[in-house]
Amino acid sequence: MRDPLLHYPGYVLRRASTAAMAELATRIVVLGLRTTEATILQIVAENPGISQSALGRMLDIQRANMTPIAARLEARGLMRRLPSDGRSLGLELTPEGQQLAEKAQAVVDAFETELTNRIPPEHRDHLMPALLALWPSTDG
Amino acid sequence: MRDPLLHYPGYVLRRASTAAMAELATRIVVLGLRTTEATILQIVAENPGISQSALGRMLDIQRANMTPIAARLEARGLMRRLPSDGRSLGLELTPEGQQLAEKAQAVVDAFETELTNRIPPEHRDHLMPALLALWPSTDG
DNA sequence: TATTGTTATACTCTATAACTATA
DNA sequence: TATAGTTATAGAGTATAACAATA
Repeated sequence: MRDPLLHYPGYVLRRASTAAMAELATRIVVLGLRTTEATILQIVAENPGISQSALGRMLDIQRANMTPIAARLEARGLMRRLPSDGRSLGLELTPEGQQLAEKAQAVVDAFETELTNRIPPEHRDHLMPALLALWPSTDG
Repeated sequence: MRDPLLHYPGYVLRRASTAAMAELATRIVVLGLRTTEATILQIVAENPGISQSALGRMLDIQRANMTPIAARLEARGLMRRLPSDGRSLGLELTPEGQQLAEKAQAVVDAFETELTNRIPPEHRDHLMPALLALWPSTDG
């Protein structure tokens, strides 16, 4: 059975990404969160007051798709959406959101450390700069 | 605006993967193909007679989701599904499928070369082994 | 005029269960 | 018993268009 795609970096990139995300998802779902939600909690924790659209821009999630996600986190009592600008909503975590964000942070940290350790030492430090070169939107 | 995720290899892996796949998709759609379809054409070209489920196993696509994809390629006259085993369907490309597979191959080759060239030379050769270490299903 | 948030909608991808027929 | 293919279905994720309110 020949796999002609095994030598394509783009293909292997996708497979590695899918596998990693699936694994993280199973670890984060025990906290009642999806990976995207965990990501949002982390970013809002670090950037209290950030607007929904600014958050969406960071994560490449469009305004229209951001709305139900943010509304769900608010409905669960994890996040508040406070009118800041008149048209903008500033996001901040509730105490419960802060607590959950910290738990998610611990899970993600552990996972990322494991991921890194799976890479043979001689290649380890090269992964991040290589990936960043393939991710165009790293101007911010 | 602080992005606390920028130092997570898993996160950057996902962003790089998404960006690369989106770019490839725009190049391959002009052939009337999705990336997965192009992938299938390439694999069937290299492995004529491969069964639907074996193909699905290679690509991590479940049997149930493989059915409509293969049926669509057959309906477009790109692929044939021949009963081989009694319960299995052996896949092979039609001449038109072969032709399109070659065009797709050229697009993918060019894209993958460009991808590789975007990586700074000192990191370039490390990407593939690092990614393979993160992709568990590389036993075949 | 441009931006923010919202609603509605559609399409893709993925996951599961249940069924048949074959090995 | 296990495998191959199918059907139906549901859940995510993503994309676009249109609208009201505000800058």
